[in-house]
Amino acid sequence: MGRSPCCDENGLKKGPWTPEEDQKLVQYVQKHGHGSWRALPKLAGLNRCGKSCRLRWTNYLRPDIKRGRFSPEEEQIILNLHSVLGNKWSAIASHLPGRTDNEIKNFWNTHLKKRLIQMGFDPMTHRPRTDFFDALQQLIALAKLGELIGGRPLDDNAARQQAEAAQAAQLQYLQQLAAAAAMAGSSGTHHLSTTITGADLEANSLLDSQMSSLLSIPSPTPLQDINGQTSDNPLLPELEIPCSMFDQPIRSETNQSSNLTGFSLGDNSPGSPFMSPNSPLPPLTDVSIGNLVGGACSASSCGNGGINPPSFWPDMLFDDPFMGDFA
DNA sequence: AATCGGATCAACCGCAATACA
DNA sequence: CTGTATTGCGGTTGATCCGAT
Repeated sequence: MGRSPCCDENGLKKGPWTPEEDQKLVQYVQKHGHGSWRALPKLAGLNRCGKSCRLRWTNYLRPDIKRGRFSPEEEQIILNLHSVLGNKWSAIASHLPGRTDNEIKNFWNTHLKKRLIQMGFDPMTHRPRTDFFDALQQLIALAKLGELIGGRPLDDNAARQQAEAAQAAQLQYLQQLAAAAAMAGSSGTHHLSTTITGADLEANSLLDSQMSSLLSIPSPTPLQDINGQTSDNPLLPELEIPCSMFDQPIRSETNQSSNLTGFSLGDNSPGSPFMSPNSPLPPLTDVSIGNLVGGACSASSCGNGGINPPSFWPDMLFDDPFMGDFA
């Protein structure tokens, strides 16, 4: 297999394209098409390599390029497809008319990936992160922060807000740990002490000890639960994991390369990655992220205390850094 | 006003797949 | 069948922007 010559050779220009270069490229392609990218630069009067021209055309100058922000629907599709296809950007792009693989890749790396990480999900597997020690270290740091702030007078508004933020963060980490552990175990409602079964006994005991110390931290201010009621210890009831996160089948590794052929934008048939999260039917039959937070079961059948998964999935992901309706 | 640091995104690099002689 | 040319793809880089200090 040969390698295409590097652009550096023969003093070919690199870097950002000028409007004049763009114009030359557009005019040439519109007139002659792009039969051979290698020959094109010379014919078009461009001091660029063919590779650079092709990239410029496909990622920027093509007439059917859709520019601007990604819509929530597009974001949803990217998330769903990525959970099935992984970093197959061109495959993902082929399902989003007008979007390039480069654009989607950038959007993923700068926005969606960060959001998933922030929520405690592994951006590659779309499952809750199971790196317990990392989470544990942050948990301990937060616990210390909580203790520090908790001791300060509450008439200090800033301190109060910080304490609430720390408390919410503690809650989030506990939920993530519990969720991750429950995912690794069986289905249903779990208490945290069952989490790391079979994984690491040391981690388990460490976690339990940290749990104990965390739960003993006095709450600076009562938090409201999901029904709007205040709780003396808001952490405890929230450790119950809603069934919507576990009752649906999780995508097996063998489904990683699901063939998407046959699905098209707006396809709401079972299995389609384009299925709306608000659909009354299970939105993503083989997509783990949809199962985790998309809410395949209704609020009434979940028995989760009123959480309504079908509607909170996009909100939770895009708006609320502290697990949305859970906190 | 100057500086800094994070976010964004266009563009490049290198590898792999495919086409073709 | 083999070697070369070309194209496609995913990872990474670096210039630029912008808000915070």
